[in-house]
Amino acid sequence: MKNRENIPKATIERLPLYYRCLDKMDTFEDIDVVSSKDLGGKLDIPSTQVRKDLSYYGEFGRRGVGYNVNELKKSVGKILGVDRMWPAILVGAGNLGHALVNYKSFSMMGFEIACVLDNDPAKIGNMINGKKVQDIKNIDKIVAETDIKLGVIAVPTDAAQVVADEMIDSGIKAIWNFAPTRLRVPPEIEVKNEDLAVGIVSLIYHLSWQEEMETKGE
Amino acid sequence: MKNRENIPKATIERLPLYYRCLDKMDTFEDIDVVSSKDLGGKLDIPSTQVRKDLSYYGEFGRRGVGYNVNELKKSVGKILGVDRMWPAILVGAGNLGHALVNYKSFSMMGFEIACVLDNDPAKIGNMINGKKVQDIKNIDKIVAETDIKLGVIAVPTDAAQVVADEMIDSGIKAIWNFAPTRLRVPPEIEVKNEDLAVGIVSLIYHLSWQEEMETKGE
DNA sequence: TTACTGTTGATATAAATTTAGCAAATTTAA
DNA sequence: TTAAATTTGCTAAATTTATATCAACAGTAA
Ligand SMILES: NC(=O)c1ccc[n+]([C@@H]2O[C@H](COP(=O)([O-])OP(=O)(O)OC[C@H]3O[C@@H](n4cnc5c(N)ncnc54)[C@H](O)[C@@H]3O)[C@@H](O)[C@H]2O)c1
Ligand SMILES: NC(=O)c1ccc[n+]([C@@H]2O[C@H](COP(=O)([O-])OP(=O)(O)OC[C@H]3O[C@@H](n4cnc5c(N)ncnc54)[C@H](O)[C@@H]3O)[C@@H](O)[C@H]2O)c1
Repeated sequence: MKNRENIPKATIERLPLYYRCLDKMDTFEDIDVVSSKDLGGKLDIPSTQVRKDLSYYGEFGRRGVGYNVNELKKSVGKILGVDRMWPAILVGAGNLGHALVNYKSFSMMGFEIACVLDNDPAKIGNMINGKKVQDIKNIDKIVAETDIKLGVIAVPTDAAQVVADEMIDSGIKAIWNFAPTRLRVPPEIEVKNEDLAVGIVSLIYHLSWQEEMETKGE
Repeated sequence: MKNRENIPKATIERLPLYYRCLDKMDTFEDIDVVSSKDLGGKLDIPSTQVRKDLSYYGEFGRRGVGYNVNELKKSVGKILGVDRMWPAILVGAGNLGHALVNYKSFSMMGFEIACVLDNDPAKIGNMINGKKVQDIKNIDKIVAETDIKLGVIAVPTDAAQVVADEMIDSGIKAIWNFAPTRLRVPPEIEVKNEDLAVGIVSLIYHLSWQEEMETKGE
């Protein structure tokens, strides 16, 4: 395996796609062997890219044959760390928080929201998907007791930095942030910003341009 | 302006960040002029990158001075197409659908969910954020009458392709897809996949590696 | 005026990422 | 056995994207 540091970020973001696809083939489609061409075909990724991505981590295929689906799934799962469950705390039992907590398919990716926290007395004590919403004041105790490393921020933008600080103080090591703001965190804390507006705006950008072209053409 | 085709995808995804930041400065912070260094600083983007991104579309700053916040905001808004509202239909009034429909801040990015559709009789007729959930059967009529171009897919994976086909048949031109699957669409249809699992798995990947390193170190 | 600091935008350079090409390995079929 | 067809994984090339450099310009203060 190459030095883990200089593996392209884009490669790491394609691995979960391979993983999900392999799981589907393995579990539901009864496919034993797959070529890089077929796997890439399902995901609109060139076969050369698939092979290159995998080659950063080792040799998983057999020349002239392809990849064993079940084996490759396990290998990729191990590379990603999804061969075990990673419990998380989620802060912000609002609209988005509810959706995330109720979502079943995360478990397939090794992710599980184990605790839900909020600061609104009207929400504390409520049940969401079998979990009782707890007071954010207890975050230190909760994180210490459960040894959870992952935090999800689903609070309004204004509260995101405060919540991030509380998470880090409590011992959280990695943050999945849905608030549209950059968090200031120490360098050892990993942050992934899930900025949904970027997605829709890039669609609007193309649509808007398309429409402008059409207008010109007339 | 350069040929719009060969502007980096990454640039287009940074523009919404600039836009939101400029809007905040303009509306709430009463800042008139900003340098690429300051703007980049707020977003963890190098000033050279900010200037390069903007330079694809023209000259917006004054040497020795910086950028007029309000002017640049308007220019970037126009580039992105968010200087007008883009109404959308959303299909799938479930957990995620609810969150998206209730989310207020999309409007600032020119995005608005105008209609909500579902195929579950138990959901049709319900109100979400002042909008009545409509029967997916009426999609053709709805899209034709409203001339909506944007569709949001928030249905289970299994139903995503069917819904995409229905959208395209009805006249939808661009699809924001939350289902974790690749949609097969004609080339003229724009699709943006919002695959949340990728985000959390890339966090797990880092966390998992970190933990492995620590274990080794002991 | 003049020197000094700060800033843009263009061009040049460097780095990262993707794509192509091909030898080696494997299977299939003649 | 041998030839043809596949398919991997390595290396090299091409492409894309990011970063550095610097002349031109603008403001400020001596
Ligand atoms: N809803 C969406 O579809 C959507 C889309 C994109 C981004 N987001 C972002 O996700 C975040 C949450 O959005 P939402 O729509 O769920 O908001 P929401 O208002 O529905 O929920 C926010 C929750 O956070 C809680 N909260 C506020 N301050 C807190 C604090 N200091 N400590 C603990 N809990 C606190 C509130 O009590 C509330 O329950 C926001 O940052 C939003 O910008 C949401
Ligand atoms: N909830 C989350 O946090 C989350 C996270 C990541 C991805 N997703 C994805 O988003 C999608 C929606 O997730 P969810 O949790 O809201 O699911 P959900 O089950 O809560 O809601 C799905 C809705 O779609 C409707 N529906 C099903 N088939 C339909 C059809 N053919 N036409 C019209 N409506 C139909 C259902 O009636 C239901 O209201 C899924 O693809 C899921 O994988 C959700």
